[in-house]
Amino acid sequence: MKSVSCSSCLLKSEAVVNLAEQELNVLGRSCVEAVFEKGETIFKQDALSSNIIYLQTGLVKLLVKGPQRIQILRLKKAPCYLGIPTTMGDKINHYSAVAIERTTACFIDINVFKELIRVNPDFSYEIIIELCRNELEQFNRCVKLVQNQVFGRLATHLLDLSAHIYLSDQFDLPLNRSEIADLVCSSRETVSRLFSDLAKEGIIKVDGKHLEIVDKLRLQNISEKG
Amino acid sequence: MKSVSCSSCLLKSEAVVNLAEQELNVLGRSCVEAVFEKGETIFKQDALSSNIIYLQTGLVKLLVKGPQRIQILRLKKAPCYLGIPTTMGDKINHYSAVAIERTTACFIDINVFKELIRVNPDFSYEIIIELCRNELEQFNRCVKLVQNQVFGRLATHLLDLSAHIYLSDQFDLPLNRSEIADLVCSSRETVSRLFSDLAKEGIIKVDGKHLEIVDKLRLQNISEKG
DNA sequence: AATAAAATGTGATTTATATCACACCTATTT
DNA sequence: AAATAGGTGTGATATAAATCACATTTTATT
Repeated sequence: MKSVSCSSCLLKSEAVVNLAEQELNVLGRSCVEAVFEKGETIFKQDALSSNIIYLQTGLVKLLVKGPQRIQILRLKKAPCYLGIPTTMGDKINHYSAVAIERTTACFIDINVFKELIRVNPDFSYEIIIELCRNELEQFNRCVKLVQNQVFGRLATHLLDLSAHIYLSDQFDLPLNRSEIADLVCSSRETVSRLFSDLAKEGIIKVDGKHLEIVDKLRLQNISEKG
Repeated sequence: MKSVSCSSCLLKSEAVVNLAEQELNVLGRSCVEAVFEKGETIFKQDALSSNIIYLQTGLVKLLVKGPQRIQILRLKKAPCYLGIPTTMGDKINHYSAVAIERTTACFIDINVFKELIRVNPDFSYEIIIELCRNELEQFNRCVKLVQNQVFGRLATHLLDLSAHIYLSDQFDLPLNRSEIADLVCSSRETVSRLFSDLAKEGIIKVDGKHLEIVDKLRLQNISEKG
């Protein structure tokens, strides 16, 4: 971990674009950078939450230990903030964040973050907008989860990976079948079966972790119709 | 609808306690009060969103038309804000708000709301905290929804009505069986059966809309264990 | 008060999907 | 190269809860 100059990295963040030189220096002095390898935990459910994290590069899963099983709430791709709700909303983390590929992250002390909100209205405005969008997305996810069956949910997540994470029709899945089950809220076996079915139908090609979306239109149809 | 003095009502809101006299006057001039009877829509999914609503009194359900059915996202009890995510997060409402008892509400123009955020850091801080708590609550709801079976979800919602809405072990249900099904994401028939079962077990007493929680401990147990 | 309409309770049936069970395959370790 | 462990595919079975079906009750309307 090392202290960093935030003007060189955080300036890429929309929310930080309006911070003055002096504010950035304050941020820089209280900011430490860290690297996480695949599988490493960035912060942990039930631990005290005292930092906001700015993801510079990489991919992260947010997960909760529910009463029955682990559930992946969502994936977060850099650049973005991590842990604003869980750090600002309570003293204790309500979920964990785990890197699913090599990730670099900046830890911002919560008091510094709060001070930034206080002194910079444009910054706090951006944060508010992001929180609002997150809530709308979360509502959407919840509705899909309840009203679509596993087939549709899996299709939705594959399209999401393709369109928003890898920006390609082909990519290597960052999760194993069991984790994909946690993501679509199903069982490992069911996910396995559905992959086979989708492949048999010629909608996708799967070879281990490698996935190719062949018939995007039909996959979109499955995603919408359930 | 009439123009109102916000210092007499909004001051009750934690988030507004720090607004200056002048800011309150700005708010007052652009603020209109309205009364909604049970069943009336306050704002509608897919309509343009241009107001933040401050609920002064009453009870409201937020609902989405999903692909298969209607789903009640959550209940909101006055005093609280309504529609911040859907108004700030997008131009179009992602859900509807419907009064489920007589409700009075103040409509605040979005530009006035944005201006308040800009000029008053304490106000925007309060809003950020509320949004963060909402997101954590929403994650919780989602996890329960997926991992508990209907029995547990129904128990959770009954306890929630008792503890957070009516502050009593006895109350009149503000929703019919079909709406309760929308809330716990189940079917009317299943809710009906579960009410009967809970009553047979002596955990609750039901008479039409009137509900009494008799054995709170067992109900809590059902709520947690699924 | 009579009638229509809506809401509710409960049995029978169906269905999506979890769970169980086991074979196979791929890595890593020895 | 052998051995162990984790990951994966797929059939058989079990189950929670949806759906269908209809009787009954409650509420609204004429």
